[in-house]
Amino acid sequence: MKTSMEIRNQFLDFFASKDHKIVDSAPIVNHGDPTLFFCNAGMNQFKDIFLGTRQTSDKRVANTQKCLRVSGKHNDLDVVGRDTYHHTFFEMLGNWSFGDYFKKDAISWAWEFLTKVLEIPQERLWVTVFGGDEQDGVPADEEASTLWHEVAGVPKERILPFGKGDNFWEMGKSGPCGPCSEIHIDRGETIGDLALATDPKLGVNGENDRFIEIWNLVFIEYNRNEDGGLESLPAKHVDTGMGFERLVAYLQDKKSNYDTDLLAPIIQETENLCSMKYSAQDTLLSDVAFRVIADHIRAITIAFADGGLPGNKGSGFVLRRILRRAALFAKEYLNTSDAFLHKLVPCVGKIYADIFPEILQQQDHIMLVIKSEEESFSKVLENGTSLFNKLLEETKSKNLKEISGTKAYSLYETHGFPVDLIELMAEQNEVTINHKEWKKAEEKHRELSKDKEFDYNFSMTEIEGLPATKFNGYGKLSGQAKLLKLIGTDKIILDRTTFYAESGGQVSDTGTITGKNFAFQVDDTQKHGEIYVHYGQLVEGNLSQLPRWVSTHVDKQRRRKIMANHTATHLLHSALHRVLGEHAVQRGSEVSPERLRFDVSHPQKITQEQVLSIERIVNEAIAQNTRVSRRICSLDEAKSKGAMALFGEKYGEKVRVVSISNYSMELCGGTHVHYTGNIGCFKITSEGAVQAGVRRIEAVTRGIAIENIQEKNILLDKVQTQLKVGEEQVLEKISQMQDEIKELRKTQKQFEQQQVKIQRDALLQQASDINGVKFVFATLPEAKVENLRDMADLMRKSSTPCAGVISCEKNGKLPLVVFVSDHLADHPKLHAGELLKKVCDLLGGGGNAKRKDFAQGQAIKINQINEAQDLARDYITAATE
RNA sequence: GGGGGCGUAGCUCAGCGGGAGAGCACCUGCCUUGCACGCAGGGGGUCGCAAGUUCAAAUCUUGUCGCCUCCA
Repeated sequence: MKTSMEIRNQFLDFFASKDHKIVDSAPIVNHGDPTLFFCNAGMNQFKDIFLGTRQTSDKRVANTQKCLRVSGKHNDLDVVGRDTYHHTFFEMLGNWSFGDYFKKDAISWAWEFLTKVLEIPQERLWVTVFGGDEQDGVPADEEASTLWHEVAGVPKERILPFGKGDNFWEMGKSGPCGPCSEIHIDRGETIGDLALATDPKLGVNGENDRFIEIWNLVFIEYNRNEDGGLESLPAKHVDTGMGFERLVAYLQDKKSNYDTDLLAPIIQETENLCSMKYSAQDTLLSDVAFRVIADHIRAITIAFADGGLPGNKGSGFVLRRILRRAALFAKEYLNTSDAFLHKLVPCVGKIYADIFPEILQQQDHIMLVIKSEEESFSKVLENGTSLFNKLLEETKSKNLKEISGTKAYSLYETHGFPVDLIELMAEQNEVTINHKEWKKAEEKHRELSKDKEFDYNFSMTEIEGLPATKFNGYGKLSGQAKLLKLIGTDKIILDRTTFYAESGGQVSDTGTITGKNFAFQVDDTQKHGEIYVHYGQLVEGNLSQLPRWVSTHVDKQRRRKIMANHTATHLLHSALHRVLGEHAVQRGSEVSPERLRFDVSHPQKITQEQVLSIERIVNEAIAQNTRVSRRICSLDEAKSKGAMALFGEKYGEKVRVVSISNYSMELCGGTHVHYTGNIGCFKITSEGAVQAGVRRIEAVTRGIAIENIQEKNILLDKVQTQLKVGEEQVLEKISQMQDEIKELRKTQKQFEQQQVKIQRDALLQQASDINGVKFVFATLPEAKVENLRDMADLMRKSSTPCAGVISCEKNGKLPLVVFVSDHLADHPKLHAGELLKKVCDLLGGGGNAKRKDFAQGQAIKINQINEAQDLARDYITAATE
């Protein structure tokens, strides 16, 4: 039996023999593209070429592409694992022609590969072609039909026409498109519905297990205009995609993709870990769980290897959901201990050791990330369970059989408690959930969290056909350029530019573009394909009389700061490597004029000593004033010399290598200083965690670093002056003072409590007697509100029946406490709260009137204190008569 | 990008306008020789931060920072 590795190599070797360049898979996580979280098709990395915004010298290319799909026409996370062929992660084998060969070669090679190289019997294969669409005015793809028959030798009855839905490919509403031809495999009578055998035409493109599409050949020959019309493209392209998992399943004679050597080892490892057996049944829930886990662990392992991280937004959220779905299936249906998914990572790494070595290289990091995510999920479950139980109790105490859908939904929405689990637990406790309410709450949430229309205000068609912009800003900061297009008054495109467009973590340049009677303020520069778009505002100029030539002026001060920070980032990267170890690689970075930010994979907090040695190493490199050199070479050459490349980054064939003597060598397209001395000074300002296993360092350079140090010094100086001690005694002095304060507070409190006791006795002695009740009315000028309460408590517990008002003075106000002693607790008319209310009505302010024995408030009109005393006396007199 | 929730003792959390608390952990003493021992006593808090409302804010409002979570 052929291994998957052999099959993959056969594909790549075959197309290499047809003069194709074999390229690497693009990273599966799409960094910096908000519209597409993951690579979801083989053509993603070539999109710019099809759109005409990027030129390439490689006209024929082939590869295997890592893809991830969690939603879409045929993909739904919920169905993965329920059958034998849906996946989140899959590999797509593809061969491309960019304006080179077209239908004839594509068809004949596809056929040759399947029937000659892989030796698939012809009678197993069916072919589909585009049958035309009258409404659209697109003719049937007769050319393809003829070629399949004449060049490949496929019998005519095996070439089936289909409509637009199945056999016409479009990227979006407008842009390049064209008919496609698919090759389907008949896996044989034993699979699927017997009825299909009588008429295979029903099977092809029908929903069934027996006939599966394995290869889609797209012939891009039209361009769809904004108005929906089609026009023929001058350069026609071929874009093919073959689902690797399906192909392997067929060739290894497996009914299910999960039985191939791509996934079976993961299932076996899972069996070992949970001591249960996989029996390859469709509906058995434990078998579903095995498949879910095998699929999902593969997806997240590969995504994390490419720099993805679980999180609560964007692609991170999707990855988290995949991970949690696997964790939940494991928990519910398999006999697993907590946090076990991460133990499968080495198994995935081994399967892909040859083709995607980045997994094994980062195994520890990936395991750590998954493990800590598993742990936090189990916390969510624990929390959710107790909240659910509360809700259940609440429901049952009201004698209800139905849980509020709104509340159940909030359990999911606010606390992330899985929907399936809520249903399950409800069932176990013999209650139902009000689904109507749930749906309503769900709808409301969706409505509330709706995105405000994101205003791109920009259409790709506006830059279509424009030549690639030449960037000449490495050496100089201003230069001449031809003005190609002004879009509106806020976007401008030139034939060359000194403005750096945001990429590789470095922010874009700002500045001005000027010409004859023309001035444009540049606030941002972005690359679309290979075209640089300068965003900003037209300051001066006549739209009908634009200059042909303009000059670009990058904000020099700003750019110099950026350059210093970027070079410092490289030095930091290498210092981290040396101080923390080999595993400490870049997970992200941001270089702006003000500071630099650097995320690095490292499992623990970076200690202060480590921070200091990192700073020392970088500053030494700065002091050496080493030359920073850059040169262009091939990717292979750069790699062989040991240049640091980033995981999850796609590089072209020609790369730019930035090296700093023996300190650092990195692939980088950013702008750098010429000598490290230009960085001046390097200072780390903060260190913290972004995610499990990833630390974030922020640092500053040049003047800002000096200022940072100076400010700290000034602060220490001030502290010293304030404390009146030498620098080295500051800490000791502070802790000494803290002890002293603590001690003083303690004795103060003791003293106060003593005073309260003494004063109580005095007050009770002085108190007048009203109908056998000692009436106390006193102001204790030095007391705190707290002491008043203590006093009231003491009074209440004293042996003689007493009642009254005690106050003190605070900020010109009069805090009051009213008490009625415990002896009088049953007295029907004596109510502390009522008395307080009366006093406060008189003196302004307010207070609580709830308690009978104790009330607390505050009054404003201090000078009417005597009237208050009379009022209180009258109240008690009246109450005790 | 938007919605919801949570920040209180070393840890887990209760309180949700008027006395800052419980359990676990810690310290001291006693009782016992133990399997989460028991009893008594004790230490430990800027109630995330800031502003506002109020006579009075841990508690209400707003802002802010951090964490969790859902939607896109």
